[in-house]
Amino acid sequence: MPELPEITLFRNYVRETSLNKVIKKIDFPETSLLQSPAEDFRKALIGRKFKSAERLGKYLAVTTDHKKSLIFHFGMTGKLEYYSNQELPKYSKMIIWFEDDYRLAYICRRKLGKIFLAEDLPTFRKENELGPDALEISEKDFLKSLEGKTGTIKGVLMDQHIMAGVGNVYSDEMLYQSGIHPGSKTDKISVSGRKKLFKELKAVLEMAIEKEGVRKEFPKSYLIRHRKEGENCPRCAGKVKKIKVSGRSTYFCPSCQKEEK
DNA sequence: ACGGATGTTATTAA
DNA sequence: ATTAATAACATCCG
Repeated sequence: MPELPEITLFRNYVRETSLNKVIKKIDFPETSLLQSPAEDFRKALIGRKFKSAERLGKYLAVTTDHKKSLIFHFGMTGKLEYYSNQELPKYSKMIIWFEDDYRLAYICRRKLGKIFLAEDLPTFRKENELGPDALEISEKDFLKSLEGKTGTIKGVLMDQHIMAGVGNVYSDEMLYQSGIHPGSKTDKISVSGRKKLFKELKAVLEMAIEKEGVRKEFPKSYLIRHRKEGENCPRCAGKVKKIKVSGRSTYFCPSCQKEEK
């Protein structure tokens, strides 16, 4: 599920459930996603409390009162669950036990996620070569990041080094809302098109966060609700088409979104 | 039964 | 240096 809006919800979830409680134990039902030895996680976290949760692109950083951060990446199927009493959630990879016996589980069905231990966030951001966050980037920096790019606009939007947070589904949506064909070569898009795209980048992400990622509650004029080959375009008489762009399944409306070559 | 799925990364190639 | 295409990771769903 997770692109920037969903990670934002995970961040809020951690803030609501898991801050300021002493961590007493950590289980690792599976260690293959760990980017540091399990013992290092235990040493850094047990006996401490989480003080803050921040999102960096599609990563979620949870920082302790001793300044080290636990950082999750969710891959395609990762999620968090805070609970007590129930059984171990299926596909749990890491269970953090708090002093009151509530637990925070990191769950990842397809093992495409990663769990990091970081000294501090600026270093982590640098090591992972993350671009500016999609919700933070200014129009000026956004326009600058498109300069000199000859690849497809969709590929640029999804490149985490250029800008962090946007993935396959939401890039399609912001291009649809902007009337730009996803396969358009970036350098061929007009200045007004780029400015429109900047506005829709923010609008789409903010709307998705506001609706808490529940797609049925997204506006009917959104492509996300018609993300299927042959569906009716919600804005014109056209039909939604599926193609491949930058290696990913891409949905768009050929009559609303013309390619700029 | 097979293809595809919200992500990243390595490899290879142009 | 860019860009793109492909495969790989693992598992479920339609």
